[in-house]
Amino acid sequence: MSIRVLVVDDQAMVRAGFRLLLADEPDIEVVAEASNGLEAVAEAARCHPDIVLMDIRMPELDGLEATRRILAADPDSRVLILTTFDLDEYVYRALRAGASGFVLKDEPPEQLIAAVRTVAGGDALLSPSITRRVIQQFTRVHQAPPPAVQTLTDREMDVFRLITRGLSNAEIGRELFISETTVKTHVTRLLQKLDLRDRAQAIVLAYQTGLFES
Amino acid sequence: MSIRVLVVDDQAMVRAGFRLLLADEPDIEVVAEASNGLEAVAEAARCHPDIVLMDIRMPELDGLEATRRILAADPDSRVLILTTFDLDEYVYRALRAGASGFVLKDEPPEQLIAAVRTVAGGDALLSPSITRRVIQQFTRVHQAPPPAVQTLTDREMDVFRLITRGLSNAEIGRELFISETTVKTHVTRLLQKLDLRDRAQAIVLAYQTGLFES
DNA sequence: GGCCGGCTCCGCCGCGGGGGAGAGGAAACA
DNA sequence: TGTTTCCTCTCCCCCGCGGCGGAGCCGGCC
Repeated sequence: MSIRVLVVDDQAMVRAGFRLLLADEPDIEVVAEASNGLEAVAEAARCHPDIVLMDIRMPELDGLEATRRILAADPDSRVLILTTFDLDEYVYRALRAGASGFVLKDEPPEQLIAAVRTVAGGDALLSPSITRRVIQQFTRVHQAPPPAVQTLTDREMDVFRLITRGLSNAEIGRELFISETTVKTHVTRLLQKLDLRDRAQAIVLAYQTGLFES
Repeated sequence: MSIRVLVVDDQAMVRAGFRLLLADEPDIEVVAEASNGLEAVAEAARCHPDIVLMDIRMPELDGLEATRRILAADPDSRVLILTTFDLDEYVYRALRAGASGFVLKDEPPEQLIAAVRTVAGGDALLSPSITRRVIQQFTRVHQAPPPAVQTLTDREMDVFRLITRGLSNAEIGRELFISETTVKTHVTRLLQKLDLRDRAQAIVLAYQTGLFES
């Protein structure tokens, strides 16, 4: 069973290039092409490809919105963004749109082919230069974890977690089946342990250090 | 000028395997080995390798702490984590420690060699299966941006930004050279525009959508 | 000219949040 | 046995915060 691919790009030359590039691979088959986002959505609905190779900058409908629509109609599809530009904003929006990967067109051909197989296998993949910046972004936000957090008791951690959801003390009490005054006690103690002034700073700390994200 | 590599692993067989694997590559040279974190730090200080291939689970000092110390002493080094386990917790801690990549040992050999070259070139790289989860993590946190944010005025955005730093109204006033009552006006208006109850929820929203991160 | 939106400031009020002190019970530990 | 730690709950006080109405100023627009 070969990997069925839909190639989406507004330049016919680029589409022909991919066809040629993928033609030598016995396990990969280009089943359709599209020259803009609207065509891409229609073709995807018609032939249900395993992988969509998607450009971003296109007339009619850009690749990001097309990605959203294709995945909304068929969540099992995988979209691999393949573009010339490695702007951060594109990357983040593409990942939010549900893309499984983001590869630059100037990667060597064997990398592109490997990317198709990787994504078809259910994994994801970013170009190395993009990976670097995503990691930078990640580490800039997720700084050193505050040591004092380790001193919090289980219950204080429960309360802390709900604080970072934006809940009030009363709501936290209902959530944990304890009285509001007890919640306030836990809040007070965790604030002084972490040397924070109020719950707002606690929320900031939690997100800055990525406390409850993994 | 070849890429000078330090191989760190507590199993001699694994080190020998990497030596053998990299021996065929003319542009890569294994200049030293270490069998635990302490040795790794010492060897890195002695021979200043371009790349450190680092295992995580090791006696004496684990690979994460060793990574921190090596990079603290020599920020130009690149550390490529090479491990058998793909636990999320390891990945995040490794990236925080400053690693430039995270590759699983069961990747095909040519991928490992390519990873060394990629990292030596200044880019970063994660195994596809790990990339998939990092992206999941990323998109789970960075959801759709709230449309109502666009309706905020410049001044309200200023106040919003400082709220997400954990500042009180009085502090925001001093920061922006306006009175606290004016700050309160802006806060009230932005809360009702975003349909939020209090500043805590505003902070949560900002971080969930990555408003002030890029 | 009049109108409107944005920014600035004021007062008042009520509530929730944070600081402080205290106390009882349960479990773990010496 | 007593001690410690944690969780639970109470009461008091105060202040920061958010909701309300009101107002003046400015710049742009019709």
